Parts: sequence; C-alpha cells; structure tokens
Amino acid sequence: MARPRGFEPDTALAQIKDAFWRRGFDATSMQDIEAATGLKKQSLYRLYGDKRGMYLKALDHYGAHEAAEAAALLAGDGSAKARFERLFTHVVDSAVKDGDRRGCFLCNASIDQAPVNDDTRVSVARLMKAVRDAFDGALAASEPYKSKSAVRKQKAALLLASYFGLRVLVRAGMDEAVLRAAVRQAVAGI
Amino acid sequence: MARPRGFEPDTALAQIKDAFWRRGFDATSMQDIEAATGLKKQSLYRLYGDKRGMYLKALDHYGAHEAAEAAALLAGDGSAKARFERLFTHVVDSAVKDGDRRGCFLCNASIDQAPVNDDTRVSVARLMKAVRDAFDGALAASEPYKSKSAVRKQKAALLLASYFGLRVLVRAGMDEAVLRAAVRQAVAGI
DNA sequence: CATATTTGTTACCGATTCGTCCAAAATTCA
DNA sequence: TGAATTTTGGACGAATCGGTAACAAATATG
Repeated sequence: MARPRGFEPDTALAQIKDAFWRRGFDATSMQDIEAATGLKKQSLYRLYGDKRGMYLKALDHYGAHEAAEAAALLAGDGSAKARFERLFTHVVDSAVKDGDRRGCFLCNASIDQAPVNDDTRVSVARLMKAVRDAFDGALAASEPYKSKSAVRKQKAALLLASYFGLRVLVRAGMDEAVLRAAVRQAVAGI
Repeated sequence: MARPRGFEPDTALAQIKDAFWRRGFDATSMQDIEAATGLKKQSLYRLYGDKRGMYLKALDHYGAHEAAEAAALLAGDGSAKARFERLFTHVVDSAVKDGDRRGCFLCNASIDQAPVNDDTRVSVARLMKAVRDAFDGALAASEPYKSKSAVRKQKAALLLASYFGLRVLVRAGMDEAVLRAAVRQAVAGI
C-alpha cells in the first residue's frame, strides 16, 4: 500500500560512509552526499536524520564492516605474529596495489571530529575499544602473550599505535618502501 | 612615516596555529581566528593572505617550533634508545600532565587537509621528511644502527609510525595506561 | 605642523551552508 | 479505483562562510 523504496538503505549508507571517509565531516556537503548516493536530501534526511546522524551511522557502518573485517583477519588461524602480519600487510597492499589512500575512517574521525563532537567521541571510543580487544585477542594466540597479560598489554599498545600510525602514513601518501619497512619491523617485534 | 603595528606578527601566527591545530582547517572560521588573535580580519588578510595562506603559514610555524623542538630532543645526547625515550615520554607527559590533547598538527594536517589540498600536501611531505631525517639521525647515534643503514631504515619506519599513532591516540583521548605502555614497548624495541 | 602611510573598525558582498516546507508524481496494496 | 506512502523537485530561510571596500584613527617622517 505504499510506494516501495527505490534504493537500498545499506548501500546508500555505504556510499555516505565513503564520502565522509574521503573528505571528513566538514568538507563533505549535503550536495556531495546527494551526488555520492544519487538520492535527494529529502530522502536522506528522512532516513538518517541530519548530517551528524549520517556521519555517526557511517561510522557505525565502518565498525560493522571494515573494522570487523580487520578483526576477522586477526581472529583467523596462525600464530600471533602471522595474524598481525596478515593485517598489516593487507593495509599496505590495499594502499599500494588498489591505490586506496583513504586511511582509517576511525582514525580520521578520531582526529577531526572526536575532539569537537561528543557523540562522535563516544562512538570513536567504543570502536577503539573493539579494535584494542581484537589486538589483545590476536596476541593471546601465542605464548608467551597467552599466559602473561602484562607483556601482552604492553605489546598490544604498541601494535595499536603502530597500526594507526601506519594508516596515517598511508593517507599522507607515504612511499611504499617506508610502509613496508614499518610492517616488517612491527611484525619482527612480535 | 607610517603607523606602527600594534601587535606581534609571530605571536599572532602562533595563535592562529593553535586554532587550526585544535579544530582543523574547515572547522576554524575567520571569526575563530579573530577571537584567537584579538585582531580584525583586515589586519589578518593583509598580513597572511587568505585563510589557506594562514593555514600554510601556521603549518610552517609548527615545523619551525614544535617539530624543531621535537627534533632537538632527538638530537641531544645519549644513546638512540635514550633519545627516543625522551621524545616519546615528552609526548605522553604533555598529554597527561598538561592536558594537551591537540595531538600532532602535522599528523592532523596529513589526515584532514593533505588529501584535499595540493599546497598542504607538499608542505606536509616536506615536514614529514624532516621528521624522518630526525628519526634516522637519532637512531644513528648508536650501534648497530650507525653502521647498518638497512636495519636503521626499517627501525626508523616503525618508530615513525608508532610516533604518529601515539599522537593519534592522544588526540582520541586514550587512557594514560595505554599511552605509557606503548612508549615502554616502543623504546624496548630499540 | 603637515603630509603620507599604515592600522584598526565597520559595513557589506555574493556564495554556500544545513535544514524545512510544500506540492506533484509514482507506485503498491486493499 | 482509491488510500497510503515514498520519491522527486523546487522554493525558501536563516545563518554563516570567506573575502573586499570604504572610512576613521594613529603615527612616523618631511
């Protein structure tokens, strides 16, 4: 009894996410979002609320897909070292081979929106915690990290910093040589 | 034969830098800059050109001061490990004790402006190269890095990533425990 | 003192922003 | 067919944006 929706809300949200991911919150106008989705503002506002709502939903979408995919790479089989090598190499490969220089949406949001918007800050904190847990879990796959939680915490902290830093370097356009070197050294220390 | 300037251009630029540092390029309006400096737009435009010019000059100011100060910490005396411990500990201390959660301006610029603005991208690349050189130089203070440039390059790459990642975590509001742990593990690997 | 030049202040410009409102067209189900 | 609901489209508004022009105040030099 009602006209059916002419598009898929989830793929539209994925397109919104991509727009925010590339250019950040402020530099992405509603016009940009209309162009990215092929929809009109009316439909967008009705479905996702205001621009901030779209951004937060896009961030959640990132957590449910890209971040979860990364967590899956860490949760696979193999030693702790093998798991992190998988993740870090994947990051550099997609940057170099696919030319994906968007970096990490969570990382981008941490820098340009978390400090100025409360809702974004709590979303970022929540997603960050999930990433930390995934890192911790992957380390716990091998000794001595499995039994020694203190050294595991410390190692996980450095891996977390290295991971985000790597993705900053990717977005900054750093040369492949440096990215590869960082990955090699990071996994060598596990 | 002309009226003298009623303010100090360098301190005004430092205030402009602080504003952009905190909120990024887009979220910082000319009104914000007026408030930060206590000057009127006319004086600002006359002295620094347009908003983008102010941003680029602020970025340079960061390179000449904060980044140079960090390089000085690395260029002091002591072993390579001691030098990086100095730098990394300083980062965490200023975040925790002084409550400075602005993060790294160069890192912030890499994420929110370098991908969308050419001038910013070249400035970022230039500053990033200076940081890399400083890291490489500090590593070369100790063996085996002094003689083995291959392992030095690799180690420097990870330290660079760890450094930027650490500063992202700072801006994201990460707990002191994690920051300290990352620093301990980072210097332990030197 | 007078003139020249820079600074500081106010007003204003056109463009763009996000968001709302309203009406017409489209489409499915009763 | 008619009722319900969505999409589309434009118009609109209030606010803010970056940037410019014009004018008054101040000061150094002649």
